[in-house]
Amino acid sequence: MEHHQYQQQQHEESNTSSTVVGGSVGGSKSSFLCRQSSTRWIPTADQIRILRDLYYNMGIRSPTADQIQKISATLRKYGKIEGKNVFYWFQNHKARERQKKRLTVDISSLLTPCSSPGLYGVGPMGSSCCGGSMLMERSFRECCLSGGGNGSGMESSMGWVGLESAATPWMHPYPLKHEPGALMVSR
Amino acid sequence: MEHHQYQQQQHEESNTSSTVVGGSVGGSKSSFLCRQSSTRWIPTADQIRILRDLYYNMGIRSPTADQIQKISATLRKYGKIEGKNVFYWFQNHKARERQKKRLTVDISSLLTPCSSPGLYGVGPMGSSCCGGSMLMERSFRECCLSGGGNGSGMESSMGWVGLESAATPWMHPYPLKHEPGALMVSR
DNA sequence: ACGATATGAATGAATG
DNA sequence: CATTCATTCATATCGT
Repeated sequence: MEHHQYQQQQHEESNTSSTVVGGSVGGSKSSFLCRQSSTRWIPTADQIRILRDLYYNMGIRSPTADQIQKISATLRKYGKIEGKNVFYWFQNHKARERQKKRLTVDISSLLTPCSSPGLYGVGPMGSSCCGGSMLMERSFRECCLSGGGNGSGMESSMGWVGLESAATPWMHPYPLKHEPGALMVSR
Repeated sequence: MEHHQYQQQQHEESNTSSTVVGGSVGGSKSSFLCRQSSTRWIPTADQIRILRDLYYNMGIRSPTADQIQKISATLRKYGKIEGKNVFYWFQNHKARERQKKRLTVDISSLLTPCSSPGLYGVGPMGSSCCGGSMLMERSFRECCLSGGGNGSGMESSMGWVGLESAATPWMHPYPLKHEPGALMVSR
Protein backbone atom coordinates (compact mmCIF):
# COMPACT_ATOMS: atom_id res chain seq x y z
CA MET A 1 0.00 0.00 0.00
CA GLU A 2 2.23 2.69 1.01
CA HIS A 3 5.07 2.54 -1.17
CA HIS A 4 7.07 5.48 -2.16
CA GLN A 5 7.07 7.77 0.68
CA TYR A 6 10.34 9.32 1.04
CA GLN A 7 11.57 12.31 -0.62
CA GLN A 8 10.38 15.13 1.43
CA GLN A 9 11.68 17.84 -0.73
CA GLN A 10 11.08 21.42 -0.93
CA HIS A 11 9.14 23.02 1.68
CA GLU A 12 7.80 25.72 -0.33
CA GLU A 13 10.32 28.39 -0.51
CA SER A 14 12.08 28.91 -3.60
CA ASN A 15 14.89 26.59 -3.96
CA THR A 16 14.62 27.17 -7.52
CA SER A 17 15.28 24.33 -9.73
CA SER A 18 15.68 21.22 -7.74
CA THR A 19 12.87 19.65 -9.53
CA VAL A 20 12.17 17.49 -6.71
CA VAL A 21 12.05 14.03 -7.80
CA GLY A 22 14.72 14.62 -10.21
CA GLY A 23 17.33 12.52 -8.59
CA SER A 24 15.73 9.21 -8.61
CA VAL A 25 17.59 6.22 -9.54
CA GLY A 26 19.76 5.54 -12.37
CA GLY A 27 21.64 8.65 -11.70
CA SER A 28 21.59 11.68 -13.87
CA LYS A 29 19.62 11.30 -16.99
CA SER A 30 16.53 11.39 -14.92
CA SER A 31 15.57 14.93 -14.42
CA PHE A 32 13.30 16.46 -16.83
CA LEU A 33 15.77 19.18 -17.20
CA CYS A 34 13.01 21.59 -16.69
CA ARG A 35 12.10 22.81 -13.35
CA GLN A 36 8.48 22.16 -13.39
CA SER A 37 8.71 21.30 -9.80
CA SER A 38 6.45 18.39 -9.87
CA THR A 39 2.95 19.09 -10.78
CA ARG A 40 1.33 17.28 -8.05
CA TRP A 41 1.45 17.44 -4.35
CA ILE A 42 3.73 14.96 -2.76
CA PRO A 43 2.75 14.49 0.82
CA THR A 44 5.48 14.25 3.35
CA ALA A 45 5.58 11.46 5.84
CA ASP A 46 4.36 13.72 8.57
CA GLN A 47 1.49 14.98 6.56
CA ILE A 48 0.38 11.49 5.80
CA ARG A 49 0.71 10.48 9.37
CA ILE A 50 -1.52 13.30 10.43
CA LEU A 51 -4.02 12.75 7.72
CA ARG A 52 -4.29 9.13 8.60
CA ASP A 53 -4.73 9.99 12.18
CA LEU A 54 -7.56 12.29 11.34
CA TYR A 55 -9.10 9.68 9.17
CA TYR A 56 -8.81 6.66 11.37
CA ASN A 57 -8.63 8.03 14.83
CA MET A 58 -10.77 11.04 14.49
CA GLY A 59 -13.17 9.47 12.13
CA ILE A 60 -12.99 12.25 9.66
CA ARG A 61 -14.00 11.12 6.26
CA SER A 62 -15.35 14.10 4.46
CA PRO A 63 -14.07 17.19 6.14
CA THR A 64 -16.00 20.35 5.66
CA ALA A 65 -14.48 23.33 4.02
CA ASP A 66 -13.62 24.75 7.38
CA GLN A 67 -11.96 21.62 8.53
CA ILE A 68 -10.04 21.38 5.35
CA GLN A 69 -8.71 24.81 5.84
CA LYS A 70 -7.66 24.12 9.32
CA ILE A 71 -6.10 20.85 8.43
CA SER A 72 -4.18 22.22 5.53
CA ALA A 73 -2.99 25.06 7.65
CA THR A 74 -1.66 22.62 10.14
CA LEU A 75 -0.09 20.39 7.59
CA ARG A 76 1.55 23.30 5.96
CA LYS A 77 4.03 23.27 8.76
CA TYR A 78 5.29 20.03 7.43
CA GLY A 79 5.49 20.90 3.84
CA LYS A 80 3.80 22.67 1.04
CA ILE A 81 0.17 21.89 0.77
CA GLU A 82 -3.05 23.41 -0.36
CA GLY A 83 -6.61 22.97 0.62
CA LYS A 84 -7.42 21.01 -2.44
CA ASN A 85 -4.77 18.51 -1.58
CA VAL A 86 -6.46 17.76 1.69
CA PHE A 87 -9.78 17.65 -0.01
CA TYR A 88 -8.61 15.19 -2.58
CA TRP A 89 -6.77 13.15 -0.06
CA PHE A 90 -9.87 12.47 1.92
CA GLN A 91 -11.95 11.95 -1.13
CA ASN A 92 -9.57 9.46 -2.55
CA HIS A 93 -8.84 7.73 0.65
CA LYS A 94 -12.45 7.16 1.33
CA ALA A 95 -13.24 6.18 -2.18
CA ARG A 96 -10.43 3.69 -2.41
CA GLU A 97 -11.25 2.19 0.89
CA ARG A 98 -14.76 1.70 -0.25
CA GLN A 99 -13.67 0.48 -3.59
CA LYS A 100 -11.44 -2.06 -2.06
CA LYS A 101 -14.14 -3.31 0.15
CA ARG A 102 -16.50 -3.44 -2.69
CA LEU A 103 -14.24 -5.61 -4.68
CA THR A 104 -13.66 -7.88 -1.78
CA VAL A 105 -17.27 -8.15 -0.91
CA ASP A 106 -18.18 -8.44 -4.46
CA ILE A 107 -16.60 -11.80 -4.63
CA SER A 108 -18.05 -13.08 -1.44
CA SER A 109 -21.49 -11.85 -2.26
CA LEU A 110 -21.47 -13.93 -5.34
CA LEU A 111 -21.30 -16.88 -3.09
CA THR A 112 -23.83 -15.64 -0.65
CA PRO A 113 -26.79 -14.42 -2.63
CA CYS A 114 -29.12 -13.57 0.15
CA SER A 115 -27.77 -10.98 2.38
CA SER A 116 -30.39 -9.81 4.73
CA PRO A 117 -30.37 -6.08 4.67
CA GLY A 118 -31.22 -5.40 8.20
CA LEU A 119 -30.25 -2.19 9.74
CA TYR A 120 -26.90 -0.99 8.99
CA GLY A 121 -25.09 0.79 11.67
CA VAL A 122 -25.69 4.19 10.46
CA GLY A 123 -23.06 5.81 12.45
CA PRO A 124 -20.73 8.15 10.70
CA MET A 125 -18.15 7.21 13.16
CA GLY A 126 -16.97 3.74 12.79
CA SER A 127 -14.45 3.46 10.14
CA SER A 128 -15.90 0.12 9.44
CA CYS A 129 -19.18 1.64 8.60
CA CYS A 130 -19.31 0.06 5.25
CA GLY A 131 -20.32 -3.25 6.46
CA GLY A 132 -22.28 -5.63 4.44
CA SER A 133 -22.20 -6.20 0.80
CA MET A 134 -22.57 -3.33 -1.42
CA LEU A 135 -22.34 -4.91 -4.69
CA MET A 136 -24.39 -2.28 -6.30
CA GLU A 137 -24.46 -2.87 -9.96
CA ARG A 138 -23.11 0.40 -10.86
CA SER A 139 -23.88 0.09 -14.45
CA PHE A 140 -27.53 -0.36 -14.16
CA ARG A 141 -28.37 3.19 -13.49
CA GLU A 142 -27.00 4.27 -16.73
CA CYS A 143 -28.43 1.64 -18.89
CA CYS A 144 -31.30 3.86 -19.65
CA LEU A 145 -29.36 6.45 -21.38
CA SER A 146 -31.18 7.55 -24.41
CA GLY A 147 -29.36 8.22 -27.55
CA GLY A 148 -29.46 11.84 -26.73
CA GLY A 149 -27.71 12.91 -29.79
CA ASN A 150 -28.13 11.02 -32.92
CA GLY A 151 -27.54 7.60 -33.98
CA SER A 152 -29.85 5.98 -31.61
CA GLY A 153 -32.74 6.39 -33.82
CA MET A 154 -34.47 8.89 -31.74
CA GLU A 155 -33.76 12.32 -32.85
CA SER A 156 -33.66 15.42 -30.90
CA SER A 157 -37.06 15.77 -29.59
CA MET A 158 -36.41 15.75 -25.97
CA GLY A 159 -39.53 17.10 -24.66
CA TRP A 160 -38.61 17.18 -21.13
CA VAL A 161 -39.83 20.64 -21.08
CA GLY A 162 -43.12 19.94 -19.66
CA LEU A 163 -43.11 22.63 -17.08
CA GLU A 164 -41.67 20.61 -14.41
CA SER A 165 -42.55 21.59 -10.97
CA ALA A 166 -39.25 22.56 -9.63
CA ALA A 167 -36.88 19.78 -9.93
CA THR A 168 -34.69 18.39 -12.52
CA PRO A 169 -36.74 16.97 -15.27
CA TRP A 170 -34.35 14.34 -16.32
CA MET A 171 -34.47 12.76 -13.02
CA HIS A 172 -37.94 11.46 -13.35
CA PRO A 173 -38.18 9.84 -16.72
CA TYR A 174 -36.50 6.68 -15.82
CA PRO A 175 -36.36 4.66 -12.73
CA LEU A 176 -32.90 5.22 -11.74
CA LYS A 177 -32.11 5.19 -8.20
CA HIS A 178 -30.03 2.84 -6.39
CA GLU A 179 -30.01 -0.80 -6.68
CA PRO A 180 -33.07 -2.32 -5.18
CA GLY A 181 -31.59 -5.41 -3.81
CA ALA A 182 -28.22 -4.23 -2.93
CA LEU A 183 -28.18 -2.44 0.27
CA MET A 184 -26.83 0.95 0.02
CA VAL A 185 -24.82 1.64 2.95
CA SER A 186 -25.31 4.74 4.81
CA ARG A 187 -22.55 7.12 4.92
CA MET B 1 -9.34 19.98 -16.68
CA GLU B 2 -7.15 19.91 -19.59
CA HIS B 3 -6.30 16.41 -19.56
CA HIS B 4 -7.85 13.40 -20.94
CA GLN B 5 -9.84 14.47 -23.79
CA TYR B 6 -9.48 11.99 -26.41
CA GLN B 7 -11.72 9.24 -27.27
CA GLN B 8 -14.46 11.00 -28.93
CA GLN B 9 -16.83 8.45 -30.07
CA GLN B 10 -19.68 10.34 -31.29
CA HIS B 11 -19.62 8.87 -34.72
CA GLU B 12 -23.21 8.79 -35.46
CA GLU B 13 -22.89 6.59 -38.35
CA SER B 14 -24.94 4.17 -36.48
CA ASN B 15 -22.36 1.72 -37.31
CA THR B 16 -23.37 -1.51 -35.96
CA SER B 17 -21.10 -3.35 -33.72
CA SER B 18 -19.62 -2.38 -30.54
CA THR B 19 -19.40 1.31 -30.50
CA VAL B 20 -18.39 2.86 -27.38
CA VAL B 21 -16.98 0.19 -25.24
CA GLY B 22 -15.50 2.57 -22.86
CA GLY B 23 -12.02 2.29 -21.73
CA SER B 24 -9.59 2.71 -24.41
CA VAL B 25 -7.78 5.69 -23.18
CA GLY B 26 -4.45 6.22 -24.54
CA GLY B 27 -1.72 4.24 -23.06
CA SER B 28 -2.96 1.75 -20.62
CA LYS B 29 -4.81 -0.94 -22.30
CA SER B 30 -6.45 -1.50 -19.03
CA SER B 31 -9.31 -3.27 -20.60
CA PHE B 32 -12.19 -3.94 -18.38
CA LEU B 33 -13.13 -6.92 -20.30
CA CYS B 34 -16.73 -6.10 -20.21
CA ARG B 35 -19.11 -3.63 -19.05
CA GLN B 36 -19.42 -0.90 -21.54
CA SER B 37 -19.68 1.39 -18.66
CA SER B 38 -18.43 4.67 -19.90
CA THR B 39 -21.96 5.64 -20.42
CA ARG B 40 -21.26 9.00 -19.20
CA TRP B 41 -20.94 11.92 -21.43
CA ILE B 42 -17.46 12.71 -22.54
CA PRO B 43 -17.37 16.24 -23.79
CA THR B 44 -15.45 16.94 -26.91
CA ALA B 45 -12.93 19.69 -27.04
CA ASP B 46 -15.30 21.82 -29.05
CA GLN B 47 -18.12 21.33 -26.66
CA ILE B 48 -15.97 22.36 -23.79
CA ARG B 49 -14.75 25.35 -25.63
CA ILE B 50 -18.26 26.49 -26.28
CA LEU B 51 -19.45 25.79 -22.81
CA ARG B 52 -16.64 27.76 -21.36
CA ASP B 53 -17.34 30.54 -23.69
CA LEU B 54 -20.91 30.65 -22.57
CA TYR B 55 -19.82 30.56 -19.01
CA TYR B 56 -17.10 33.11 -19.05
CA ASN B 57 -17.92 35.32 -21.91
CA MET B 58 -21.63 35.20 -21.88
CA GLY B 59 -21.89 35.05 -18.18
CA ILE B 60 -24.19 32.10 -18.21
CA ARG B 61 -24.07 30.21 -15.00
CA SER B 62 -27.36 28.64 -14.42
CA PRO B 63 -29.02 28.31 -17.76
CA THR B 64 -32.74 27.98 -17.87
CA ALA B 65 -34.41 25.00 -19.33
CA ASP B 66 -34.79 26.81 -22.59
CA GLN B 67 -31.21 27.83 -22.70
CA ILE B 68 -30.15 24.35 -21.90
CA GLN B 69 -32.15 23.10 -24.76
CA LYS B 70 -30.64 25.47 -27.18
CA ILE B 71 -27.19 24.94 -25.92
CA SER B 72 -27.38 21.23 -26.11
CA ALA B 73 -28.83 21.47 -29.56
CA THR B 74 -25.89 23.51 -30.62
CA LEU B 75 -23.38 21.31 -28.97
CA ARG B 76 -24.87 18.27 -30.50
CA LYS B 77 -23.21 19.26 -33.70
CA TYR B 78 -19.96 18.51 -32.05
CA GLY B 79 -20.83 15.28 -30.44
CA LYS B 80 -23.42 13.36 -28.61
CA ILE B 81 -24.93 15.24 -25.76
CA GLU B 82 -28.09 15.59 -23.80
CA GLY B 83 -29.71 18.38 -21.96
CA LYS B 84 -28.81 17.02 -18.63
CA ASN B 85 -25.19 17.04 -19.56
CA VAL B 86 -25.34 20.73 -20.13
CA PHE B 87 -27.24 21.19 -16.96
CA TYR B 88 -24.74 19.29 -14.93
CA TRP B 89 -21.85 20.94 -16.61
CA PHE B 90 -22.92 24.34 -15.52
CA GLN B 91 -23.82 23.16 -12.08
CA ASN B 92 -20.49 21.54 -11.58
CA HIS B 93 -18.49 24.26 -13.11
CA LYS B 94 -20.03 26.82 -10.92
CA ALA B 95 -19.89 24.72 -7.82
CA ARG B 96 -16.28 23.94 -8.32
CA GLU B 97 -15.34 27.44 -8.92
CA ARG B 98 -16.93 28.32 -5.65
CA GLN B 99 -15.48 25.39 -3.86
CA LYS B 100 -12.07 26.22 -5.07
CA LYS B 101 -12.37 29.56 -3.46
CA ARG B 102 -13.65 28.13 -0.29
CA LEU B 103 -10.84 25.70 0.11
CA THR B 104 -8.31 28.05 -1.17
CA VAL B 105 -8.64 30.67 1.36
CA ASP B 106 -5.16 30.64 2.24
CA ILE B 107 -2.95 32.91 3.97
CA SER B 108 -3.28 35.82 1.69
CA SER B 109 -6.34 37.01 3.48
CA LEU B 110 -4.77 36.44 6.80
CA LEU B 111 -1.74 38.43 5.98
CA THR B 112 -3.37 41.30 4.31
CA PRO B 113 -5.88 42.83 6.64
CA CYS B 114 -7.44 45.21 4.30
CA SER B 115 -6.04 46.02 1.02
CA SER B 116 -6.77 45.87 -2.58
CA PRO B 117 -9.56 48.40 -2.64
CA GLY B 118 -11.61 47.55 -5.55
CA LEU B 119 -10.70 44.65 -7.57
CA TYR B 120 -13.50 43.32 -9.46
CA GLY B 121 -13.68 46.05 -11.92
CA VAL B 122 -14.28 43.48 -14.44
CA GLY B 123 -17.58 41.99 -14.18
CA PRO B 124 -19.01 39.37 -16.34
CA MET B 125 -20.67 42.22 -17.99
CA GLY B 126 -21.50 40.15 -20.90
CA SER B 127 -24.81 38.56 -20.61
CA SER B 128 -26.29 41.52 -22.26
CA CYS B 129 -28.58 39.18 -23.87
CA CYS B 130 -27.01 35.98 -24.53
CA GLY B 131 -25.71 36.03 -27.94
CA GLY B 132 -28.40 34.89 -30.18
CA SER B 133 -31.96 34.38 -29.42
CA MET B 134 -31.84 33.23 -25.96
CA LEU B 135 -34.19 35.03 -23.83
CA MET B 136 -33.13 35.73 -20.43
CA GLU B 137 -35.92 34.29 -18.54
CA ARG B 138 -35.00 33.30 -15.11
CA SER B 139 -35.66 29.74 -14.54
CA PHE B 140 -38.54 28.60 -12.53
CA ARG B 141 -36.20 26.64 -10.43
CA GLU B 142 -34.34 29.64 -9.34
CA CYS B 143 -37.36 31.62 -8.54
CA CYS B 144 -39.42 29.06 -6.83
CA LEU B 145 -36.87 26.98 -5.16
CA SER B 146 -33.80 27.92 -3.35
CA GLY B 147 -33.58 31.52 -2.43
CA GLY B 148 -31.60 32.13 -5.47
CA GLY B 149 -32.85 35.62 -5.29
CA ASN B 150 -31.56 37.67 -8.07
CA GLY B 151 -34.28 37.39 -10.51
CA SER B 152 -33.29 40.57 -12.10
CA GLY B 153 -31.81 38.91 -15.01
CA MET B 154 -28.35 39.85 -14.15
CA GLU B 155 -25.89 37.36 -13.01
CA SER B 156 -24.46 37.57 -9.64
CA SER B 157 -21.46 39.72 -9.87
CA MET B 158 -18.62 37.67 -8.80
CA GLY B 159 -15.35 38.72 -9.97
CA TRP B 160 -13.63 36.03 -11.81
CA VAL B 161 -11.36 38.21 -13.65
CA GLY B 162 -10.15 36.98 -16.86
CA LEU B 163 -8.42 34.06 -15.38
CA GLU B 164 -10.39 31.42 -17.03
CA SER B 165 -9.82 28.72 -14.63
CA ALA B 166 -10.24 26.67 -17.63
CA ALA B 167 -7.08 24.93 -16.84
CA THR B 168 -6.65 23.89 -13.32
CA PRO B 169 -9.26 25.06 -10.95
CA TRP B 170 -7.44 25.58 -7.77
CA MET B 171 -4.08 26.15 -9.20
CA HIS B 172 -4.36 29.84 -8.79
CA PRO B 173 -5.10 31.08 -5.38
CA TYR B 174 -6.53 34.42 -5.03
CA PRO B 175 -7.64 36.67 -2.27
CA LEU B 176 -10.72 35.56 -0.62
CA LYS B 177 -12.01 36.47 2.71
CA HIS B 178 -12.91 33.88 5.18
CA GLU B 179 -13.10 34.00 8.85
CA PRO B 180 -10.42 31.99 10.49
CA GLY B 181 -12.58 29.55 12.26
CA ALA B 182 -11.06 28.44 15.44
CA LEU B 183 -13.09 25.44 15.99
CA MET B 184 -11.15 22.36 16.35
CA VAL B 185 -11.74 19.83 13.75
CA SER B 186 -14.47 17.85 15.19
CA ARG B 187 -17.23 15.77 14.04
C1' DA C 1 11.97 -2.06 -20.30
C1' DC C 2 7.40 -3.45 -18.84
C1' DG C 3 3.46 -4.26 -16.01
C1' DA C 4 1.20 -3.69 -11.71
C1' DT C 5 0.03 -0.82 -8.11
C1' DA C 6 -0.61 3.35 -5.37
C1' DT C 7 -2.28 7.65 -5.37
C1' DG C 8 -2.96 12.75 -6.73
C1' DA C 9 -6.19 15.17 -9.63
C1' DA C 10 -10.26 15.92 -12.37
C1' DT C 11 -14.94 15.71 -13.49
C1' DG C 12 -19.65 13.66 -14.79
C1' DA C 13 -23.59 12.46 -12.19
C1' DA C 14 -26.38 12.56 -8.16
C1' DT C 15 -28.28 13.57 -3.81
C1' DG C 16 -29.74 16.72 0.12
C1' DC D 1 -26.32 25.45 -4.09
C1' DA D 2 -23.24 22.30 -1.25
C1' DT D 3 -21.61 17.67 -0.87
C1' DT D 4 -20.75 13.23 -2.08
C1' DC D 5 -19.86 9.27 -5.10
C1' DA D 6 -17.96 6.78 -8.96
C1' DT D 7 -14.69 6.68 -12.62
C1' DT D 8 -11.12 7.77 -14.96
C1' DC D 9 -6.71 10.03 -16.05
C1' DA D 10 -1.83 10.86 -14.97
C1' DT D 11 2.36 9.67 -12.70
C1' DA D 12 5.65 7.82 -9.62
C1' DT D 13 7.72 3.85 -7.98
C1' DC D 14 8.66 -0.95 -7.53
C1' DG D 15 8.96 -5.75 -8.81
C1' DT D 16 10.54 -9.09 -12.00
